Amino acid sequence: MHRRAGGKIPVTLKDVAREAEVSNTTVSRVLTGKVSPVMISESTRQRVLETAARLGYRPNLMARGLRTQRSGTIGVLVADITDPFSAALIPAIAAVFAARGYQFVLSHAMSDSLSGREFEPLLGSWVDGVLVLGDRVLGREAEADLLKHYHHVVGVARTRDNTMIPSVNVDDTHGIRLAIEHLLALGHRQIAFVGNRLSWDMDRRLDVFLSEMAERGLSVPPEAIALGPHSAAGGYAAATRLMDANVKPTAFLCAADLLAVGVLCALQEAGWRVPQVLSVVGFDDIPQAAYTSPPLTTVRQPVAELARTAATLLLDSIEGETEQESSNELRSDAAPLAGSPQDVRKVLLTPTLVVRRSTTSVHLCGSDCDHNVSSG
Amino acid sequence: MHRRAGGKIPVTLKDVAREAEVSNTTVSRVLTGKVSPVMISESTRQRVLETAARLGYRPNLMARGLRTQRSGTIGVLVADITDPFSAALIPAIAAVFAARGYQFVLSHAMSDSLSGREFEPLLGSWVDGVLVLGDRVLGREAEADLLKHYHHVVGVARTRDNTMIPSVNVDDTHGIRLAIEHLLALGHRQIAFVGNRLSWDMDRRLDVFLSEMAERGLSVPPEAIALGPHSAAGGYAAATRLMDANVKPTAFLCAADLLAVGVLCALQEAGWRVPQVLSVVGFDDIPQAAYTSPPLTTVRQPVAELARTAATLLLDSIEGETEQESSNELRSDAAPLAGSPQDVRKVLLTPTLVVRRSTTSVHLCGSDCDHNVSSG
DNA sequence: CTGTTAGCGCTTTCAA
DNA sequence: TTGAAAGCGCTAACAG
Repeated sequence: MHRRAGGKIPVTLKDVAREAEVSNTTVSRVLTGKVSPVMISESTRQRVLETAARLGYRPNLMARGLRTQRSGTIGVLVADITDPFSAALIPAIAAVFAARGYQFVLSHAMSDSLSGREFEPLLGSWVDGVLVLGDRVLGREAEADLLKHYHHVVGVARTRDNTMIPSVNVDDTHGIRLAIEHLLALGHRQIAFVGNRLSWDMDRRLDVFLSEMAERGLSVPPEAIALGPHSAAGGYAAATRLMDANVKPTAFLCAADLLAVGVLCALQEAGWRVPQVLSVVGFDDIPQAAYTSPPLTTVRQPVAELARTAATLLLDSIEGETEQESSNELRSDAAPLAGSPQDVRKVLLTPTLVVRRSTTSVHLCGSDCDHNVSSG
Repeated sequence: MHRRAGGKIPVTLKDVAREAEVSNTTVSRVLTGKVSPVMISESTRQRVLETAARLGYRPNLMARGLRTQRSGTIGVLVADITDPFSAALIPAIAAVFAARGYQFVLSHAMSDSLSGREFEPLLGSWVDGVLVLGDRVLGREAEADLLKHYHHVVGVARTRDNTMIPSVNVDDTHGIRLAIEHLLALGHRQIAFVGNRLSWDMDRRLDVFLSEMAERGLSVPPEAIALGPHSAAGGYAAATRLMDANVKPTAFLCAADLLAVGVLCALQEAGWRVPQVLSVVGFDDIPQAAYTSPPLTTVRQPVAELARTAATLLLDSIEGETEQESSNELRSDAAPLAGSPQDVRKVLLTPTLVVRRSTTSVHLCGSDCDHNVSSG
């Protein structure tokens, strides 16, 4: 008698069949619920169901997968689960997957310099599709590599626009615009930018910021821009640099809340009070953003909707293939991999501005406004 | 010709065999690297290896798993990946798993009221073992249920001492003691406690706090204790209650950094400056703890070591079974499931105190110390 | 409506 | 040192 590695007594489909006095086929048919072509008498159906439950039968997913050529498992690629925004996407994604009978395996990598190879072990040939979370994962070549292996790949929070992966994102342009207009309405004109330094790509939000500012006739000197790694430490360092620089912004616009957390910390340590001396705006609206000191005004990404949309897109794509052998639902062109980035399907969701306490009117800043005296 | 659900052209072992002009058996033997019983000529070995590489062969894990009765996959149960402390464990866990050739599937559940059933879909009969992260997951019955299905289960950050699951934890008693002694050394005598309200269990750290305080002859009135859900919001609410209460603590001890984040926010909104008016100590040392305003003094859990130890324990347990059919390495008694909680193996790691800016000597607090005038 | 049969891709006795 | 063959547990033609 066999003993499964991780379990105890394995009850197989055959056991159920014997006990219920029907064939394996019947049991299989009842349990998979595929009654389309053939019908099953209500009596046997009940008997099978009852027996399976009584025996505590759990289908062996590996056997099923081997047979059906699908695992019911999705690979989720994430650069760093420790990033609150990435983490925030998981529950909603998991919910969609669970509702549709899928599981997921999480492929995690701490390094920012990911070659596709680093994901190999996880993508060991048996996931039905891949969901890629965030920008800081998969460079161009790695991306191409991934697409070579898997038909069904969808990205979320994947801002880069030269990606070949169909993806669902927040509308960065609109988000940055919301932030800028909020600041402008409060009288701010000198706005500094704290952004992410990505490995393969510039920070898209920075581009948007620059062009939106230019469009409004506001110039942004290079010294008013500080880039750093995506972390509170990165934000802290960037803010420190900005405070030392020869610019006197009245507001900081951060490309991510995580950066803003570091910025806030650096500012308060230096004695620059927020928002009295300086206004700070974030981007993402991670859970902690509501509990910084002061609570952060930020551009909210519709996290749950983002996650749901992406997961649904991916699953639809996977299941679509079943019906018509090899549809290319996610690509507008027929030839696989032949399209240029513009041909790749993109979904854009709309962000909103949530105003908390880290921003205020620039006029509130009185005579003690020339805070550069207090800076080193 | 078959077309895999998620992939493109599947290269099978048979393909490699044909191409290399050897039998499947040989290919399998070379690739699995099990050369113990039989030797393989260096020439064929090289040929096989080369062909496999050239063809881009990737073993089908489902087929292999079906045959070997092990999936090489671990189930990781987590109450809420959104919790920074839980998230912080993942990378180290993932590293150990990857290094030993395992993957993991993450089972996520948002609800605090978890029956074991909620994990069923994930644990669909094929994981080699289960790693349980945190306290807020799996009640007693669910735990028993899990142990009924899996031999190999290990918990991390699972403080409850009535658990039947072998687990590796930080030494809470020592941690709380560190915090108390730090506060005491700074002259604090009135210490309030902000804790987690768990579903199945009291907050163990509260118990420790109470007994440690009593041991030092310090009484803690019930009004100086506030419990809430494990979130910044929970901490915020708890602090608000504490500020309104008829007690005048000079320090808050928080059972978790996440709570402390909310506490800090509530305090600063109410104008109670930290640490001038009130000192605050956290527990966990989540990444953000270094970037709160002010940076948080906290009890650091050795996250990486915790994760590594637990993952290693689990994997050793799984692989131990292979050698001697059914060892009960993790239990001190022979009869499966028969032991009482005391029999279950527990590993305790030592926490350290990291002093940042949220605590200060109580004597620094001058005449404006009677902050209760400013409280509603 | 139900059963028989074949086989997914791999590992593993057993025999050569 | 290598190969032939059986079979893990399940599903999907194809018969009946």
